[in-house]
Amino acid sequence: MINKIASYIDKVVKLTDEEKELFCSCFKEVKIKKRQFIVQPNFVARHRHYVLNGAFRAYVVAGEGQDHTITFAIEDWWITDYNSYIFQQPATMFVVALEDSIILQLDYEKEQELKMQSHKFETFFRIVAERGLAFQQRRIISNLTHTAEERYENFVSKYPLIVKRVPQYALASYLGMTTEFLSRIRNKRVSKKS
Amino acid sequence: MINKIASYIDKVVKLTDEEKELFCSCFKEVKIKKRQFIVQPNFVARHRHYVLNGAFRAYVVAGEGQDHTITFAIEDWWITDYNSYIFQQPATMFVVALEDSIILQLDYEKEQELKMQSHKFETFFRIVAERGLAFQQRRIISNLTHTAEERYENFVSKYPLIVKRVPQYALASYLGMTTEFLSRIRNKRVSKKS
DNA sequence: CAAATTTCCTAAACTACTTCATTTTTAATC
DNA sequence: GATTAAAAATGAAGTAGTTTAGGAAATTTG
Repeated sequence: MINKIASYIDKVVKLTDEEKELFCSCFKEVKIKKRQFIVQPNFVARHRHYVLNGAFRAYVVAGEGQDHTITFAIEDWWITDYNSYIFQQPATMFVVALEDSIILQLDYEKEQELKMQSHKFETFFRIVAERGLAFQQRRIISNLTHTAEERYENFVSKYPLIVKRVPQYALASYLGMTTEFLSRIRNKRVSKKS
Repeated sequence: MINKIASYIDKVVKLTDEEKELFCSCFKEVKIKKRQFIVQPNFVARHRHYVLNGAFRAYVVAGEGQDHTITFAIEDWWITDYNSYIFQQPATMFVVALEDSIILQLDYEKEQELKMQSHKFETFFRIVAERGLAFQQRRIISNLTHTAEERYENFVSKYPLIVKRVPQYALASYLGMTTEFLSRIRNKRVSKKS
């Protein structure tokens, strides 16, 4: 169902049928197995990935080998290493499938062509970038102003679907705490409830 | 010198002389006194501000009245509450002048017109948003992977000019630590050196 | 379905960072 | 240029979150 991407873009900018077709034709549908990587450090991220089906996790590995989750992506989200993709420089992140997944890949050159060909496509990618910017701003604010427990509670109420699908250690490292501490928070919560 | 903005945009997308003139004509030069606010919570951020001269600080005030610096801006940087500006919703941040400053304001409606009028302007704002996104991504990574001391050292080496111009408590809250702790880090550093 | 591997839990010791309270230094204001 | 206010430094005590280590569940794989 590569046409799902058409209905997605159509929510952002109105396209004619020909434009939709052109847009969709630039994407390649790819199946990704659980634990398979779609971005790796030192390689340039050549694609922006739209998740049709499945779940992904982007993370960096710091000095002592602990990894830190930068972002998740499930259905209808985009994922890649943006610092790598935008500037076409070597990536610092891993992006790995958490489940068997299906994605639509848009490669860098094709994206540039789309943006040059049509003002509307340019607008689309501008809006996508702005929303990403706003999202990250909110995350930075949340990290600065909330405790570990509050960050967890906020995340659960905003993204209950993601919480159910990602492993605890990945969520903990996204929220900026250890998996042990998150485990404690969760169990405290359960005992409070009962 | 409203024309400084023209040379700035010209570095990003090449414009004709007429386009430059059109672009510049949308900006309004405004003088801002130290401690004056250009964005305040509950009001919609109606402008995007380009700093010609001076320094600003954007911050949020959390529950207990401590404030958390979201970003700084000095010469050639943009600043506003993006969540408010992009979606034209009430702001959650303060943006205040740290020095007597001169800014170029672009208001929301004019920006929309510019983007509609010309593909090039659309491209310009797309690139600005993408760079902002990449910048914030790097900050999130830094906050997740580094200790307070490392964050400070990194900041000093990347933005030595900003360090000299902003008060310590503001920098501390940007880096996610207390002003007392930053004070200790700094003094430890001095005694190490001697 | 049994073995192997990955994920999660528990608990005690530890530490990076905070809080609070006081003093010193620097900057703003009349 | 003296007075007041704001910012930075310092010390002592407290705490949110980490580390380490061992074992219990749960998932994956053959």
